[in-house]
Amino acid sequence: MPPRRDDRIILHFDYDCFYASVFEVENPSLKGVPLAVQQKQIVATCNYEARRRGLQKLQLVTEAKKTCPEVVTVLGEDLTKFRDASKELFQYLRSFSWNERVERLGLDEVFMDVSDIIAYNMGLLNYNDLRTAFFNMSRSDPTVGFSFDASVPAGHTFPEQVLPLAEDEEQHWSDPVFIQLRLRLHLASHLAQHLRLLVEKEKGYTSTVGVSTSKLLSKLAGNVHKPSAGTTLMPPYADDLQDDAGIEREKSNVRLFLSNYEVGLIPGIGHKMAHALRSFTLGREAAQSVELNYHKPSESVTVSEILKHPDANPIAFERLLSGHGAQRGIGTRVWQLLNGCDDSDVSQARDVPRGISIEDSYQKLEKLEDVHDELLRLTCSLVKRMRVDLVTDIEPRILDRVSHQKNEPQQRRWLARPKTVRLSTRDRFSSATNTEGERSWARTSRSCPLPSFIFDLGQSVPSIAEQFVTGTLENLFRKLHPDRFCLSLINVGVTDMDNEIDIRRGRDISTMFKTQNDRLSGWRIDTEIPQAMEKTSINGKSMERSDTMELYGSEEDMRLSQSSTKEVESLWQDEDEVDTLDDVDCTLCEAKLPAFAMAAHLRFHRLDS
DNA sequence: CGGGGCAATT
DNA sequence: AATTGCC
Ligand SMILES: Nc1ccn([C@H]2C[C@H](O)[C@@H](COP(=O)(O)OP(=O)(O)OP(=O)(O)O)O2)c(=O)n1
Ligand SMILES: [Mn+2]
Repeated sequence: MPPRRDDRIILHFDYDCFYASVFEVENPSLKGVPLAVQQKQIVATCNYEARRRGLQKLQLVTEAKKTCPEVVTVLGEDLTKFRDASKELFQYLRSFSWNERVERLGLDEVFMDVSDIIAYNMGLLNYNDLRTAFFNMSRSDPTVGFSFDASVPAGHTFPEQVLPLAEDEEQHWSDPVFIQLRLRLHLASHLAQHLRLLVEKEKGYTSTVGVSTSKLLSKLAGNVHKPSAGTTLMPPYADDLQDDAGIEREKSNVRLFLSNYEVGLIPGIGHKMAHALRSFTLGREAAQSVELNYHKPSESVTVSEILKHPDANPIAFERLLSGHGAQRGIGTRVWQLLNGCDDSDVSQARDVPRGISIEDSYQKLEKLEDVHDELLRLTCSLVKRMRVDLVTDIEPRILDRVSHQKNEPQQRRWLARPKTVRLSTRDRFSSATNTEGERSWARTSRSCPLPSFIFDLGQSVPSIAEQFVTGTLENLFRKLHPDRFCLSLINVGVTDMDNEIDIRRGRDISTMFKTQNDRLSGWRIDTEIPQAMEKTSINGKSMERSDTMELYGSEEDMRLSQSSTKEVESLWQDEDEVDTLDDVDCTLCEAKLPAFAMAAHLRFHRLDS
């Protein structure tokens, strides 16, 4: 049995019917009516009023209208609005984090590792008066927070029945592990509820929140009660619980929770692996659902049914699942997931995405001329998005001085430079692999280095796009389709983001890594705080500060120690103040110039086209 | 005739 | 370059 480590507390937020909610926030009169967000011929999502009337997510529009003729449909093919709303909500939630371990999954889900906040508040908890507790959301300002009843969790729980802590005292207070985990989950459920209601009140979005000790369990817990609610997975989490006399006690709620889950609903187990696991369990090929709505397999197999199989073990899973692009160690990973174990970290927020791509789909695209036009369209929006997402408006000081001298308009600067461009297409009649009747979904792609004129901020978007299409993309396209083609999809993307900071000269890269690692080890210490504080709080002592926190001179130092690359960059600029004579890099080419020459150099670029 | 887009892995 | 996974 894989070991559990339940020392973390993780919240999972999932905004309700996200795309639909964006439209409702924008236009509240849509709130009462059944609303479907349409992308081409599919209902990407629909609001809960529509679901009440039988609509489903990812349904064909024709079916949806059959089910509910009154449905109002809005077009959601342009994701800009959703991306913007997603960013805003993400930034809002992130502002409550102390450790920056806040991870976005897709546009509408956010994981938050709040172990440190919970540990801090465990330390402040008065065990003799759980019912009138105060939750501190700031370490520096003790008035920021909310009152709550720590003897019960907020919102829903799994299982549903929970006695207030004070009332089953004799049964549980003697078990420090149990009581400590339970109290932490109580606190976390109140924090989750508080944040969920704040997001609703301040931003207008309802969401579902799950509370547990891993990404896996918090996400699944949230699913139990769906629109606008919170659910906490209650302890005990460990199984084979025995007391000193060796008498078995309650069964693990994790196991109780997972055992009847359909395997395909476990995040991390997609269609392919779910099918393999079903077939493995049944001893034969599991029935395949060729439905559009492949959420429900025509033959469902639960977690407990799989684990009952005599050959269910990590080695067998590895053999079963490895091969098709799955990672090594997938057998162990899946085995752990099915047993409710997930030690994956909530990653720190990236300030910049790893890649950006734009795509569109078509009934058919056969003429080279049309392809050119579409490439141009896609490239224009790609370049625009790059300029929004990858360019900082905040002037680095060193350039600021230059533009000041020359009375230049505000300079903008690339936060990151993708190194590669990739063109992918989907051809309807691709020669490959199609058993008759089935469509080909196979994409093919070609990539090459991204030319640097893409980064020229002085040139207009359409002019860059035209240059890019004729000079780069059409070459890639000829590689993909030397002769006839009939495309149903084109995707243009840039990848291999290189943080601008990484390619800044002067200092060498190893120096930079060292700097970053120093900062990283800063918050690695931070992650140990919960442990240290838990121990002391079990003993009934209340601490104002953990010893490890003394490593930081102040809250401000703390923030710096977890700094994003943006902040790192600003640190460097401070250093640059000292040795002003260092050359700086041109943002448009590889040139290295004295700072005072940069403005003229940039004008040279503008004339360059 | 099922959309648009991200990340990890090999 | 292709697969798989996630939303
Ligand atoms: N295969 C998918 C899955 C999701 N989405 C989009 C539409 C959703 O609005 C958004 C979030 O996905 P969810 O699965 O969380 O669905 P919703 O938020 O719409 O609904 P729910 O209330 O069930 O969370 O991502 C999509 O376009 N295609
Ligand atoms: Mn959602």
